[in-house]
Amino acid sequence: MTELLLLPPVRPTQRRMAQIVDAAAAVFAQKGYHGASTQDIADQLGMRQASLYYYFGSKEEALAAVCRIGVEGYVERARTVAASPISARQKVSALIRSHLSPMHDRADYVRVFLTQRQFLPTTARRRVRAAARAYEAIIASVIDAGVADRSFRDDLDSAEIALTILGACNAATAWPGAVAALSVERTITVIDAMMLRALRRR
Amino acid sequence: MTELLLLPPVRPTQRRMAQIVDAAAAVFAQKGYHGASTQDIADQLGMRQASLYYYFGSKEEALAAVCRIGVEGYVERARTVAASPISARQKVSALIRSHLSPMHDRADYVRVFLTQRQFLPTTARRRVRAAARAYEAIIASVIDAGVADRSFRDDLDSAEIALTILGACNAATAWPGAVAALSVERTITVIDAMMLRALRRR
DNA sequence: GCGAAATTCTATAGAGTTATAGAATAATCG
DNA sequence: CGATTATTCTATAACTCTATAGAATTTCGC
Repeated sequence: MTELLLLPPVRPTQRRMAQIVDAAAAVFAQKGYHGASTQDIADQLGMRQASLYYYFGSKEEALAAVCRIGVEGYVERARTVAASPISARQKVSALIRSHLSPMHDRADYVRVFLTQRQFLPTTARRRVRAAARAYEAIIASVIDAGVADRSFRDDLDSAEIALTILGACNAATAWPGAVAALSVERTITVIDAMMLRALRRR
Repeated sequence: MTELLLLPPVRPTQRRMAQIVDAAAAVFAQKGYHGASTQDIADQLGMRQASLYYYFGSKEEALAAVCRIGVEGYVERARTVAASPISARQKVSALIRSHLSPMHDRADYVRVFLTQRQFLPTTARRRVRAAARAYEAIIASVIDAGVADRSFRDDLDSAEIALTILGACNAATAWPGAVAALSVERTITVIDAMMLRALRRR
């Protein structure tokens, strides 16, 4: 029981930190990393620009925090899907859903990750790139398995197919109104329907 | 004959201007509009920062010039394709090719247009958005025609299909090495193959 | 309530950026 | 060649931005 007192579910500090990162995500999503000033973030929170530095050592750190949340879980979920005992077709559907679902509640984070990660400091950027490659490889492996069991066409490169599916999904994150939960479901439906058919043998 | 003397094919000023805009396109593509300084552009050209203002009244004007080149021709080419006497399937192929071809020789311009146009001043941004809507509408109309003549599936919204195809194409502009002419041809082949099948009736 | 810790504030240093003014140089044309 | 025009340069004003220092205030356990 002591643990509950030593580690309450959500400490005030963490909650405030979450609000700060939330504001940073919103501002970075709207104006881009370089187009946004720390003043913009402070305005969103109703606090002074310098006070932000109680939470972050630098603006870059704030970007890193937003990107970390924006990307977390993707590789793990993709691995889980790839390892699950379902058909290749069902895996592709699950991957598309898993990729687009975070748009429900983390749209700004995901958008910032997708469009601003290039401005992360070098080491973070390299780590991110490695994760992206791994993610694409997992998807390509699912395609390969579907080709092997004759579920999918075999006339295209699986890596390029993976990039095309991801590209269509990522582009959808910029669609107007893609934030609303219903729109996300609709987006998943459309992309799923198109991509599954795109993969069919003729 | 006098016209040839009054309007020589390429005046020196225009050639230099083209070099300046070229440098701006390269720098904006690399660092983003807000992440790039006029000093960066000048460095690329081996000239002084202030000298750029002989060609542009402001940094925003340079962005507008780059975006103008990045977007020019798209709507016209799409209209031409839509109006040509070929099948709906062939029109989709032609639209994909027409959309991705500029990556051969204008990759930086296209990339800047796609990712930085949000930073254009208000009026230019509105004009651009209207053009984008018109472009999407042309593509949707080609899809609709294909649905009407039973070439394409009819269970999805044509506007959403159009956005998905465009999204896949635009995402491909960021693929590594998409600049090289051969890669562009390859990209066109893959996306064309996938989208045509995605549109099939089952 | 009181003392300690957490949080926010004021003020500002210091660096970088856009844009202007006017001088200097290079190109062009009769 | 000499004058006119085109182009680039130096120098700098004015502004914005990040980040730090230290004081003031709020929160919280006891």
